[in-house]
Amino acid sequence: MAPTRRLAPDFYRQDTLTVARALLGMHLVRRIDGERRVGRIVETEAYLGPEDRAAHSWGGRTPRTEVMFGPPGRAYVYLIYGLWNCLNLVTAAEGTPHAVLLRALEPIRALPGRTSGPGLLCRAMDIDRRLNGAELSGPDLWIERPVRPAPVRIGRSARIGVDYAGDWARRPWRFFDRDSPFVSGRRSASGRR
DNA sequence: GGCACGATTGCT
DNA sequence: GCAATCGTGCCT
Repeated sequence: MAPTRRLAPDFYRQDTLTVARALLGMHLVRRIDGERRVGRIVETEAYLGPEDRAAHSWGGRTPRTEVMFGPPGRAYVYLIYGLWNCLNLVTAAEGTPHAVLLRALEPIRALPGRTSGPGLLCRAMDIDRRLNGAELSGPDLWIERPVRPAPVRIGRSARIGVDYAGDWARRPWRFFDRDSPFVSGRRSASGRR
C-alpha cells in the first residue's frame, strides 16, 4: 500500500517559519458531501505569538485564540470584518501559540470563484468557523503532498495588513510561489515577485 | 452593557 | 477613498 500523502501532525510541530515555507506547493483538500475540492498552496504567512505583535495570540490566551495554544495540526478559523473567514494551521509545540495563515491557492479541482486572498480562499473552500479547532487528520479538511511535487521558487516579503504591529510588521514572514499568478496582489505591501 | 476596530474585499 | 458587517476584547 502506498504511503499516505496526507501531512501528519509531526509536520505541523516543526518550526513555524519552516512550516510556512514547506506548505508552498502542498495541496489543501476539503471534502464536502463526498466531493473533494483541491487547491495548491501558493502564499502563506507565519504568526509567532505571543511575542509577535501582529499575531492574534499576542498578549496571551483568550477564547478566540485558545486553539492556537493547543496541539499543532489543527485549524484556527476566525471571522474578519464581519464578512470573511480566514484559515490558519496551528504549528509548533503545544503551548506555543503559533499559526500559519493560508492566503492564496491555485485551483486544482472543483474550486468555485477566486482563490487569491485569505477571505476568498475560504469562500471557495466553504471554510468557516465551524471548522475552528478541527484536526487536519480528520475527514473534512487536510493537506497532502501532490503526486508529483514540483520545485517551488520561494519569494518572501513583509506580511500584509499588519501595519499596526510596528517593528513586527516589517518581519519578512510572508512566503509565496514566485511563479504563481494566483498570489494575492496588494501592489505596494507585497514586494517584488 | 457599550463600543471601537479588524491577518479583507469590492465598488466609487 | 471608503462601506460592508459582526465577533471579540477591553472599557466607558
